[in-house]
Amino acid sequence: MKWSNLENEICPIARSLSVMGDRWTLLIIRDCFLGRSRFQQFQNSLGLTRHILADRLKRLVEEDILIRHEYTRGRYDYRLSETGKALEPILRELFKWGKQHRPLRRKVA
Amino acid sequence: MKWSNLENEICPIARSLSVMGDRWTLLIIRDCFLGRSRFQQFQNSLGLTRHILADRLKRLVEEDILIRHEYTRGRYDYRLSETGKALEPILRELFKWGKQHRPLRRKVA
DNA sequence: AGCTAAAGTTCTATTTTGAAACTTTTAATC
DNA sequence: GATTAAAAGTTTCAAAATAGAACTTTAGCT
Repeated sequence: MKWSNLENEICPIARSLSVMGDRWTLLIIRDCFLGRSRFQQFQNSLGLTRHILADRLKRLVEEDILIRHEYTRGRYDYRLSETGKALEPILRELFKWGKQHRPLRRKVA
Repeated sequence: MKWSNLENEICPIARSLSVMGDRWTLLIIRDCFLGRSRFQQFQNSLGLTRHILADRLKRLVEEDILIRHEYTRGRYDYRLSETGKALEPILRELFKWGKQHRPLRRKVA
């Protein structure tokens, strides 16, 4: 099965993951919650390629999770919609689990 | 940047996603919560290729999220560890969001 | 001994992702 | 007013991940 067309699965978890079950989408959304909104900011923060970033932003707008907004003539940034803001509890639980079960091990010397 | 080595990020969300930020892992874990534990069960349920399934199960065992368990001589199945069970709230929130914001639209004739 | 079922492996083709250079538009500077 | 810089993308090509299907191995059943 292709990962696509999970969007029509009966299970709501599968439908959620059809939107954000890839390697970057949730990190982009996290950045939005941290106040980032511009292409460059995402790129600097995440270090993913412009190629993929552009693709993910487009999808997120199509999915009505981000809203493309002209912050100055001809330049656009991306802001969370209400649907996007509703993702906060998911990020909160990912945060909790990571903090508790994947503690950051500092490099020793 | 490669998606790998997210595991050493300062942000706990990134560290969580370094484990489960791919296309199938969370669905496999969902299946575990639904009582599935065997290779065939996952494969039938999810329809992903055996190749990838084997790889993901191996990783989940290495990550101590699943435990490989010999259910009969020479046959192994996979069960949630405590760390794995701690993922439940994440799935719960994914469920809620999907149910509310990605309603299942039935095909009209 | 031969058959079936289950858990994987291996192989090749296709799709997705990564890296880096290029384009376009707007504003700022000389 | 031409020149430069900054930001948001595109394009191109190489590398890596995923899909699909056939193959292997082990154990139990007849």
